[in-house]
Amino acid sequence: MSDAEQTRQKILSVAADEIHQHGFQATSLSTILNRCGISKGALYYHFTNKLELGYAVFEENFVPVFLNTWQPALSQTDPIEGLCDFFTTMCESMVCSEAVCGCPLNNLCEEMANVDEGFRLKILSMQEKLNALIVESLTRIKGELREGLKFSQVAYFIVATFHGATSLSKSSRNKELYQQVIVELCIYIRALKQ
Amino acid sequence: MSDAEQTRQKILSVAADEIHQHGFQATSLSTILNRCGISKGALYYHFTNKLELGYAVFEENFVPVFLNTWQPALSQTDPIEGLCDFFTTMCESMVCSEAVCGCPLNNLCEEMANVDEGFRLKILSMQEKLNALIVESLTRIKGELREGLKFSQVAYFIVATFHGATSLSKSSRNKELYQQVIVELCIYIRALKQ
DNA sequence: CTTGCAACAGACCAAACGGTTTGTTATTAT
DNA sequence: ATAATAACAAACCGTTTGGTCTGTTGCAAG
Repeated sequence: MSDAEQTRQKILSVAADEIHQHGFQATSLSTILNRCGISKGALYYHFTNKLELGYAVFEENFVPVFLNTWQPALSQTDPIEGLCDFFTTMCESMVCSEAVCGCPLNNLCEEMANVDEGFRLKILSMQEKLNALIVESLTRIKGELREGLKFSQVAYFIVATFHGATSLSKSSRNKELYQQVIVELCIYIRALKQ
Repeated sequence: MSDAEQTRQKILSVAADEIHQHGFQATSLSTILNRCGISKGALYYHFTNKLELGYAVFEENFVPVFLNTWQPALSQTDPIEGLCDFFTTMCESMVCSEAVCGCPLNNLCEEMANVDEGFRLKILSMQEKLNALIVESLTRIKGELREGLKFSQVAYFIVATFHGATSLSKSSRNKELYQQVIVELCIYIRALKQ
């Protein structure tokens, strides 16, 4: 990897962390520069402005991480148990500082969907992609599931609940409420069967 | 109501709207002043600083509105149907611009819980109060409900899902996804019975 | 040896921010 | 009538923001 590309990746990674922790608008370019140990000239060589940097972080960091996080769970032979394991494991492995920061995608959705159309469309696209993944995995085992289920509706329900769960840990500053919601969510998901 | 109190209420109401629409940090005092048609001196006569204004908006606007919104639904003879009606009615009566702004409490939770401890505690207190209300109403009809239910867990699950539902309408800019999640949530809530 | 460009460094800028201070008017109590 | 104070208006301050601009370094080609 060239020096330039290395600098670019460093910026992206630090910016991703700052945006995850403090949101996009509250993220200061100066902070990014300080943490990277570079100058403002370097940043503006690689990105035209703050917004484009934000888009790049979304596309090149958040999206791949997001997919790599959900994909394996949904690819299991039994996606129902895959999802439950996924939620539970995530809850257990999560340290408190991570829990408090929430999901990067949901954070951006809350903050930027009403502020910038570009962000909104990227977020929506990602949410629809996730929904499609869940629908696909449910369809794959539809023989084992209850009849009359609307898969897309169920998928959005699961995602919405997961989102709400992460939000609860922000105000309580621990994983307890998050875990409770997840336990209840797993009960709901497992009840989709037969 | 005295002139001063009128001014104070006007500030609170406009600030509440601005915070609801753009979040606390992105809310500019100048915008509030312009919309109120007053000067910065007037604002600083009534509130010591921006943060205290934010707290006042929370305590004197968001909390009462929040309680007045949820309370009636939970006080119904049948809180299960009360909740379902509440969610459905809210969805139907909501115009798109409101849907896109989300719930003021949840918005503040997402934005400020990690930023200011004062906000965090107020938000947490409100969430716990809502949870207690739901638990209370469920306990009231526990004879009609399934056995083995953990009421607090169920309550947090409901609130979390509701929150996630509102978030979905932010990225999609319509009520469709919100409505889907609500429909599924009502199915879940009604399944708590017998 | 030098020309040229990529890859930065860092000074600088206008605007907006939250906040303070000072000055003015309206109301009320004495 | 006078004094006091509530209720504002508006100028002002220091800081921070995203963003620009000019300058400098290192390397690679000719």
